[in-house]
Amino acid sequence: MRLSFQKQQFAVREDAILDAVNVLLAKKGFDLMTMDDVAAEVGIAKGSLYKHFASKESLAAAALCRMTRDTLAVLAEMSPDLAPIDKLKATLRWALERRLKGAVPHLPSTSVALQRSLMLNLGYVRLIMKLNAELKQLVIAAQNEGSLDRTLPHEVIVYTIYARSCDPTLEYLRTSGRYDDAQTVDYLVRTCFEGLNG
Amino acid sequence: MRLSFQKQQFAVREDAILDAVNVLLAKKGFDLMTMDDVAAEVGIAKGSLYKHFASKESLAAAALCRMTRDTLAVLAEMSPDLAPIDKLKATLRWALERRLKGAVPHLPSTSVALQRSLMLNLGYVRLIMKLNAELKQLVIAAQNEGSLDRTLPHEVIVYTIYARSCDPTLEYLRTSGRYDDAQTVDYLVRTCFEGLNG
DNA sequence: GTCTATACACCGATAGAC
DNA sequence: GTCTATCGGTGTATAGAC
Repeated sequence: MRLSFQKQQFAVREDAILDAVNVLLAKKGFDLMTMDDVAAEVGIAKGSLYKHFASKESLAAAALCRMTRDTLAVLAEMSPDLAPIDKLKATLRWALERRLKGAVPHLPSTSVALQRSLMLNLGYVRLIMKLNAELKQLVIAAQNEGSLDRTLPHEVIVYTIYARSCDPTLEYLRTSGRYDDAQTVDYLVRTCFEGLNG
Repeated sequence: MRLSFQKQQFAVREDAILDAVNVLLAKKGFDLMTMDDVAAEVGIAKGSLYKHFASKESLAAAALCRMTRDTLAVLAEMSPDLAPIDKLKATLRWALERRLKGAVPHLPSTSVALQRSLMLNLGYVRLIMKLNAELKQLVIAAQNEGSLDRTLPHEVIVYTIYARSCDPTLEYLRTSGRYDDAQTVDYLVRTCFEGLNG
C-alpha cells in the first residue's frame, strides 16, 4: 500500500530534521544543542518541530534510533562467510568512518541528561539491546575460534569496542592533520584489537 | 615566608571549591553543572564564588589544572628504575583508580564549550603540553626497548592512553556490578596495551 | 569577603492566527 | 502543519548592603 503524498512529505521532512539533529549532536552535544539551532538548520520554525517530536529528548532519541538501526542493517548485510572477528572489525571501522563523515557517535556518553532520558525510551532501549545481543554473539563466536582473548568477559570486549567507536582520539588525530582518514581509522581499529604493545 | 592567616584560609577555601567542582564535573559534566550547584556543594553563596574565580570556565580550568599537576607529580615520584612501559601502565592505572574515587577524567571531551575555553587558558595549555611531552618521552623510550609497537606514531599511542583513562567502559563495568574495582581497572589497562585478541 | 537581590539573556515548550 | 509571539523557568554574572 502506497503512502499518500502528504505522508511521504511528512516522512521526508522528518528525515531532514533527524539529519540536522545528527549534525548538531556531533558538533555541540546534546546539552548545548538548542531547539532554535535545530529549527535554523532545517529551515523551519521552532514551533513546527513540536508537531513532529514531543520534546528535545525524543528528538535526540529518534536520531539515535535511526543510527542504531543503520548499524544493525550493516551487520545484517555482511557476508555469512566473514569470520566473526572480521565482522566486529568491519563494524568498528564502519562506525569510525561514519563519524568522520559527521555522524554522532553511538554512545552519548557526552551527556548525563540524555543518557537518563534514553534509558526511559522503550524504543531506543529495545534497539540497543538487540545490537548488544548481536555483538555479544559475535564476540563469543570469535572467542571460540581463538581470535579473541578467551579470558576476557564478553562485556569487557563489547564495551571496549563501543568505546573505541566513540573515542575522541579520532578527532585529535584528524585535527593534527598528519594522517589521512583511512590511515587514522586503521590505527584505531588495529590498536583496539592488537593493543599498543604490537 | 609564612602566609598570613587570612591567606591560608583563602587557600583552604579555594581548595574546597575545587573539590566541589571536581565532584560536580564528574557527576553532571561541565554544561549541566551550575554555579548554584557549586555554591550549594561548598556551602557558600553563589556571589562569593566570583570573588575566587572570574567565571564558570576559569573555575573548571582551575580544577583541571590541579588534576594535571597531580598527574605530573605522580610521574615525577616514580622510581627511576621502573621501565618506561611500566610507568605508562602505572599512570593509566592511577588515573582510572582516581576516577573510581569520583574524580573527573582528564580530557573533558564531554563538552565542546569547555574544550574551547580551555584552549584559551594559557596556564592549562602549558600544563597539558608538559604532560604530553613527558608521556611522549616515555612512549619513545618504550618503543626503543621494544615494549611498545615501533610502527605506531607516538601520537596514536599517547592519545589512546589518554582516551582509555576517560573511557566510559569504566562506568559501564562498574554499574554492571559484576567485577570489583581492582578487576575492572586490570581489564581496562590490560586490553589497552595487549589488545582484545590476547 | 560574605551575603541577598537582581539584571539580563537564553531555552524549552505552548498558544493562537492563518 | 506552518508561522509569530510569548510564557515560565533557569543560568551566569553583577550590585550593593554589611
